Amino acid sequence: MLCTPSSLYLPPSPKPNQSYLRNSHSPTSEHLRTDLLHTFNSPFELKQVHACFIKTSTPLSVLPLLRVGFVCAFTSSFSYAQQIFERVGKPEIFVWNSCLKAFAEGDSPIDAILLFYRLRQFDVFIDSFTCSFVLKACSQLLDVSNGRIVHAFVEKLGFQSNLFLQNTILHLYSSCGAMGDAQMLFENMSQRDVVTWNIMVTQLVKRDDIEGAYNLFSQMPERSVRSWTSMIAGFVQCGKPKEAVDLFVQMEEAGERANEVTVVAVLAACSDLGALDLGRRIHEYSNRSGFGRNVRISNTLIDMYVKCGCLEDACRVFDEMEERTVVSWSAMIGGLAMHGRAEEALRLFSKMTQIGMKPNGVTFLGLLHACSHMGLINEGRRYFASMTRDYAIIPQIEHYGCMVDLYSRAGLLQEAHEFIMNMPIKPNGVVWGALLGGCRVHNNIELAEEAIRHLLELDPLNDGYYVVLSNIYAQAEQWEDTARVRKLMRDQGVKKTPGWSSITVDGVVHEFVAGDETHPKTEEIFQRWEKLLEEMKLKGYVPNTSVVLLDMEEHDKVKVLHRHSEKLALVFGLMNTPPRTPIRIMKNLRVCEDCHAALKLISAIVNREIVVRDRNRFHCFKNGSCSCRDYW
DNA sequence: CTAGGGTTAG
Repeated sequence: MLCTPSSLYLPPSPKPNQSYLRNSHSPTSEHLRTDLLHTFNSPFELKQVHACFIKTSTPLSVLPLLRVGFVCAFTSSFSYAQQIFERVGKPEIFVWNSCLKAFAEGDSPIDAILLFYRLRQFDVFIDSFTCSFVLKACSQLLDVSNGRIVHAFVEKLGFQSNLFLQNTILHLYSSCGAMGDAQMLFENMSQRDVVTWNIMVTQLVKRDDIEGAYNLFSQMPERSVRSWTSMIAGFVQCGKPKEAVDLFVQMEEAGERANEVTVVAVLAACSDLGALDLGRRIHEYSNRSGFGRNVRISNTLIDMYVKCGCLEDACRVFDEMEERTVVSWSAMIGGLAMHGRAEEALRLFSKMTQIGMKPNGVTFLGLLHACSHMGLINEGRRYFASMTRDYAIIPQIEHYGCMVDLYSRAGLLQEAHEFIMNMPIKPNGVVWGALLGGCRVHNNIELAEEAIRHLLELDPLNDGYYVVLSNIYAQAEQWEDTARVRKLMRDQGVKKTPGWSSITVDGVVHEFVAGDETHPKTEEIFQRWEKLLEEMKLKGYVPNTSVVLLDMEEHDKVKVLHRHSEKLALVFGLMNTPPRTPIRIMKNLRVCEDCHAALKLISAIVNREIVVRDRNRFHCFKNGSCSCRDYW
C-alpha cells in the first residue's frame, strides 16, 4: 500500500522548550538553524538535526518524537524512526501510539489509519492502545470499513474483555450509523459501564431516535453528569426544550451538579422557550461555578438573551468577553438583526472584519436578515455579492431565502421572481414562501399564484402558505377564491395551526390560544380589554378585520380579532405585573396587522414596553411605535 | 498513551 500523509507538513510546535539551541553563543547555531529542531519536515532535515546532536553530545531524548514519527512513518525512513526510538529508551509501540493519538485527535485522522497499516507492514507489535487510537480515527472519519478491520484485530489479539476497547468499538459503529451492529454489540457485551450507556443514548439522539434514547436513559443502572447532559442536549436538539428543562430540574433534584456542557444545553433550551428567569438563574450559576470565561457558554448566553428579548443583556455579555470567536460575532449580529437594529448589526460586522475576524456563512445570514428586516436593498445586494467574492463563502439555500425575502418585502416582486429563476440550486419552500409573503404585503395575486403552485409541490402540508394565500384573496375581496383555498386545505387534510401566545408571570408560564376562554381569569381579562378598547378608540383605533379569514358577520369578525392570543396574553400581563415594567410575550405565529396596531397604541396608553417574540423576529412596542418601524 | 456530552443558522 502506498502511504502518503494527508498533509506534508505538521505545524511547528508552539514553543520549543529547549533554549540552548537558540543561544547564538552555542556552537550548534552555525550548523543548525535554530528552529529546525522542531520543524524538520524531511528525513534529510532530521538527519541534519541528528548529526548536530551527535556533535554536541545532546541526548536523543530531546528530539520531538511525534515529529520524528510523522516524518519517518510515511517515507522510506520507517526503520530510521525505529532506530531512534530504540535509543531513546522508550518501548517502540509507546511512541507510535502517541503519534496515533495525535493524528486521531488532530485534523488528519486518516494519517492514523495509514500509520496503522505501516505498523502492520513492519510487523510492529500492536497493543490495545494502538487499537483504541485507530478506532477513534475511524470514528472521526466515519470509516466503518477500516473500523471493522481494526475490530477484527481486537478479537484476534484477545482484547474482547477490555471494556475500554468494547466501548470504543461501540462508539465506532454507532457514530458511523451502523446502528444494527451497535445494538447487537451492546446487547452482547458481557459487561457495561456508564460510558457504554452514554454512547448509546448519545448516538440514538443523533439518529433522531429520542424515544429510544430516553428509553435507554430510563433503564440506566447509574447515571453520570454526562448521561444527564446527553439527554438534555438531545431534547434540545430534537426541538423539545420543555422536556430538556424538566430533565434539568430532575437532575438537580438527583443532586448532580451541572458542568459547562450542561449549562450550554440548558441555556439553549431557555433560548427556545424564551425562559428568561431560568436563563438568568443559569447565568448566575455559571459565574458562581467559574465558567464565566468559557467562550461557548458566553456565546449561548448571548443567544439566550437575544431570544428572550433582552438585547442589552446580550450586548453586555458580548462586551465583557475576553475572547470572541466567529460564533460570538455572528450571534450578536444575528441578534441585532432579529431586533431590527440593522445599522448596529452592519456596524458590528465592519468592526469584526476590521480586527481581522473572518465571517462565515452564518454571519452573512445575520447580515442579510438585518437588511431584509429593514429594507436595506442595496446593502443586502452588496453583502450577498461580497460573501463569495471576498470570503469565498458559497451561498446556501438560506442565503437565497434571505435575498428573496429582502426583495419581496420591499415590493421588488419581479426581481425576487427573477432571482429565484436564476438560482443555481433548487428553490425550497422557504424561498417561494418568502415571495408569497411579499405578494401579500404588496397585493400581487398573479405572482402569489405562481408561488403557491411550487409550494403545493414542495411543502403541501404547511398550513401557513394556504393562510397567506387566502389572506391575499380576502384583501382583494375575491371571496370565491378564499373559499377555494379553504376547500383545498380541507382536501389536503391541512388545518390552520392555532395561534398561541405565552407570558411568564412570577416564574409561571401562562399560555393563551386564540379565542381561548378557558383561562380562569378570562372574565377579568375581557373586562380589562373593553376598558382598554375605549381608550384605544379615542386614539383612533379601528379594528382591521381583513385579517380574519372566516366567513362571518363583521361584528363576529371583530370578536375573533379581539380574542387573538397576543391580546389576551398582553392584558393578562398588564393585570399581573407591576406598572411600568416591560412585558414579554412569545408567539408561535407572526403578529397580525391588527394586533400590531393595537399593541403600538397600548404601549403608549399604559406607558409600558411590550416585547413580542414573533415566529421570526422581535417587535418592541414603546411610546406608540414599534422597533420594526412597521416594516415586517 | 486508552471510551462518552456543548455555541451562532432553523
